Amino acid sequence: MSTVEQARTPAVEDYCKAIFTLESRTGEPVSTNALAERLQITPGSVSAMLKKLGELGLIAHLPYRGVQLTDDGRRVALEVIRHHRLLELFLAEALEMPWDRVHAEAEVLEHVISEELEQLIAAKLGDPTLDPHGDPIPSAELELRERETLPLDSLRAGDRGVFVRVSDADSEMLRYLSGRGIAPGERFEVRERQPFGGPLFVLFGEREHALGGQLAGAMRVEVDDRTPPPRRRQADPRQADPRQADPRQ
Amino acid sequence: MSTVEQARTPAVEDYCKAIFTLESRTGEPVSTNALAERLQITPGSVSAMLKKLGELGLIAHLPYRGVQLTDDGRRVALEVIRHHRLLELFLAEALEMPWDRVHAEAEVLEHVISEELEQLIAAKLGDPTLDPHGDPIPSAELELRERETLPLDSLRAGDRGVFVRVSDADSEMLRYLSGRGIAPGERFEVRERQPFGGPLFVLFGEREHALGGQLAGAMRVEVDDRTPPPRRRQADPRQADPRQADPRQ
DNA sequence: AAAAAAGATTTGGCATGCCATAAGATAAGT
DNA sequence: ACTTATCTTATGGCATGCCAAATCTTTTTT
Repeated sequence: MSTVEQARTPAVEDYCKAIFTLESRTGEPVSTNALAERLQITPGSVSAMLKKLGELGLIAHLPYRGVQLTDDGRRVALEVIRHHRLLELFLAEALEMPWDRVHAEAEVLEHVISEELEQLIAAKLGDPTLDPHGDPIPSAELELRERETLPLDSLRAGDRGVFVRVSDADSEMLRYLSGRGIAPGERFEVRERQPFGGPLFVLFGEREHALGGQLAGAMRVEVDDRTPPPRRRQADPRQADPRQADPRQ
Repeated sequence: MSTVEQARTPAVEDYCKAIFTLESRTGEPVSTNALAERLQITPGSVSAMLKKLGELGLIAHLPYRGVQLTDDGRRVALEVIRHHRLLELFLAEALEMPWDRVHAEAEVLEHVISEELEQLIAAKLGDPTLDPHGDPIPSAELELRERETLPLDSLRAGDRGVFVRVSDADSEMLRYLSGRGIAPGERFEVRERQPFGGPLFVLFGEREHALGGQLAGAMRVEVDDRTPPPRRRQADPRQADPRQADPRQ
């Protein structure tokens, strides 16, 4: 509804997507600076663009206070995210494009594929619900199944899963993690856990990392089904922390 | 070579492609107006753009006399055409997108796929040489093998041959043809030809079709050697219309 | 708490790409 | 030469970005 359809430029879609992501990370309105940082453009440019998005009815903007998506804006974001994740999966599955490159390609394609192509891809893949990084794909009706994530430091030796995100958008941590080749979307296995709040030794790919302190608390992970592993062990009691998951692009 | 790489915007690519097509239709330099007509923009805008393309070294422009592609310009055109035709084939084969819609989708995608994706698609398809409309796909080294084709409406009763391709730009025609099961690559025989520019009656497989008007002009065919057919009959005098085949995007 | 400093945000001026329209320039045919 | 068709130039608009200056908000200092 509304007259938003005509102004769906790639830039507009990128803003909506970025706002959606940042918003659902914190639950708070998104600041101009945070957006600028994420989109890698200057705050001044963001400010100008926000004014336009406001006029288009995609966001509610309280000057100096941050922005929130309207329903229309959220719809735009989810459509683009659906495109993105379907494309990632398609490129990986149908064309065997290496994992680490599907993102960049999808980043461009997401803005230009037609509705029809989206549907053909979804059908080809059997209406999948997860992209190759394990992120959920919004349904055709734009419903997004949130993932239940746990802090890494709540796990124990033997647990496996997917590293989903770092909870508070702490760019220090993100830099630190990516500096050692750990990125959201990657699978891991907890090898060992030191007692008394010590670090966990976690296997990511080939390498084992010692992760502890705030870092291990901030890293959100999705754990594989806690069915008793081969070497028999107690089924775990129900886990706490039903906090919101954060969907990523 | 040269510093053209950075300015490869979609518009620039579209101009090169259009100039290439028009140039190889006539062999003559391409006029501003012809370009404007084809690209559906005003001559004034074309004129401005040509100046820029000239500065980029993609065309040689004699004001008031038309433009011709440089080697660099031709390379740009062929790369885009390769993208376009690979995409058309891929969409049709891998995703079963209907014939008449692959063109519009490829028209956008051709400008944004990476070199890597191009290669993956080509590999997936087994380095094909023809797109679903029967148009030749430039090789990775950008060599384009032209076929000598004639418009269907230049034939006469008794002629046989292969329906090679039809312009992919007119989805009306494509829908019509695929609706009656006529596709590039199929053999045919002209049964009868009505005088005064009337339709031709052409046998495709079991069925005879009446084809005339613009349709018969847009359908390009490769005619069997004009040796006297089995039931003896005069060998035909040399055919007129040595017109160039027209490669389209 | 008032003042000052620091940080975040917005504004204004400017650039680029690409298109449009309108007006002037050129070429070609008679 | 005069008309017509074609082409170019001039100017303007929209989208999107940049930078620098102005302004608002928050934090720190006194």
